[in-house]
Amino acid sequence: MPSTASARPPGRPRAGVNAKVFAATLSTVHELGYARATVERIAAAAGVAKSTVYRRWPSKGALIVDCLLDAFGPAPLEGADRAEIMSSVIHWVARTIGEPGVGDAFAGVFSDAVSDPALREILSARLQDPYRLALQDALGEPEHRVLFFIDVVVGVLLHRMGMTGEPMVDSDIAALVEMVLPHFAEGPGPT
Amino acid sequence: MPSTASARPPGRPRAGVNAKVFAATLSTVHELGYARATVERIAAAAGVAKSTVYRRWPSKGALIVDCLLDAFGPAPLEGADRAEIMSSVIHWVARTIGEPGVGDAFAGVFSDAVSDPALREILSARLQDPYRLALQDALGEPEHRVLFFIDVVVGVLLHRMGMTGEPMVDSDIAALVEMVLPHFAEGPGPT
DNA sequence: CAAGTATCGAGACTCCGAGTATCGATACCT
DNA sequence: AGGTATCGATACTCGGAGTCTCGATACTTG
Repeated sequence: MPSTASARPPGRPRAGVNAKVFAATLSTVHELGYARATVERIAAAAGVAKSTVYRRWPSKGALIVDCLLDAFGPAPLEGADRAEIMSSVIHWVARTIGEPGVGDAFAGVFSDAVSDPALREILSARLQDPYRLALQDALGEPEHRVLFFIDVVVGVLLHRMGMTGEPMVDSDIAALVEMVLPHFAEGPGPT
Repeated sequence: MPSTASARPPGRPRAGVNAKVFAATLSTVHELGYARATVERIAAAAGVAKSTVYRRWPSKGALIVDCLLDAFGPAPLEGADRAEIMSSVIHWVARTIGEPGVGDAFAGVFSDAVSDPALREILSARLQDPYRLALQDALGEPEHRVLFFIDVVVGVLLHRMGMTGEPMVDSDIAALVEMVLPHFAEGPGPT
């Protein structure tokens, strides 16, 4: 088994349920949209019972967040300079959001978080904070600048996805890079 | 409760229902959040019956869109040059989204639209298109560039609102203006 | 003033999804 | 083989979106 099996209590172990549920979540969201992707349908697509899903995640939102975390994986932070890092991060986020189901799931859970403080906390702590901290370290930028960077990149991509139902095209992603990089260039930038 | 019989427009039984419902929508969303702001609660806050709301708007999403349209009003497009127009538009959107209830309502209906093509059509046609056309005319930019501008401005502001629950602070709005304006400056810009 | 009419208010109703609870079945570890 | 925790199935509560009916009301017109 390639995964690190830490302390495993006796009893029936967890078969590869999480991976199956993640895949089923994305495909169901992709086929039916976020609202019609009910937990019951996701569970059925994964071949597990709804109660199994709720045993592993406290809410639909938490499931989606973990699913997104799995879909994004580690951020690509290896670059020659800050511009290269930022560019590769933007392309990575755009590419991942463009994968089937990811954009819908992201926009959906993001909207749910608007009126659900508990979900907002999950979203912020489990999804945004790890990438934010890694970016602060890689770019040497203060927290508020990195938060602004994330607002710009993710906000633009999600708005396009939400308004049109389609991921952003390459030419607009290029425009996004060309707009963002000068603003974050080193030197006499704004505080 | 006292039946406040104030100004009555001509026609059959038409009271100033729309305005009362719009105000009740924003205050209810502001107090309870988007998800808890049910149509029943909004109607109660407006002093009307739920059936009255559904007689005037086909869905909760359509009500929110009309409410946002009322909250934003006409775009401020009178400026000396393109930079001034874009700057005033950005500040106007930021200021309006920062008004109580508007940001929550916007982010909420936006998220609903992700998985509801009919609502997405309403949102795009009734809210985005009029402003987009006015901006194309005022800025002399092609459609895809104005759509990108809207994606940037609205996407960033909504992402901040959704992630933090608070509107964007003035210093970050200033940073947004400083990032966007050079990209749309006239001259040897990208196609 | 009276009649006509369209909207309003109240509330019951259906539909559906989130999340909970129960219990027998099962698959893994020791 | 046996112990044990998870799994599957299923029934359940709760709440909101949207529909429908009907009596009440308020406005317009003769």
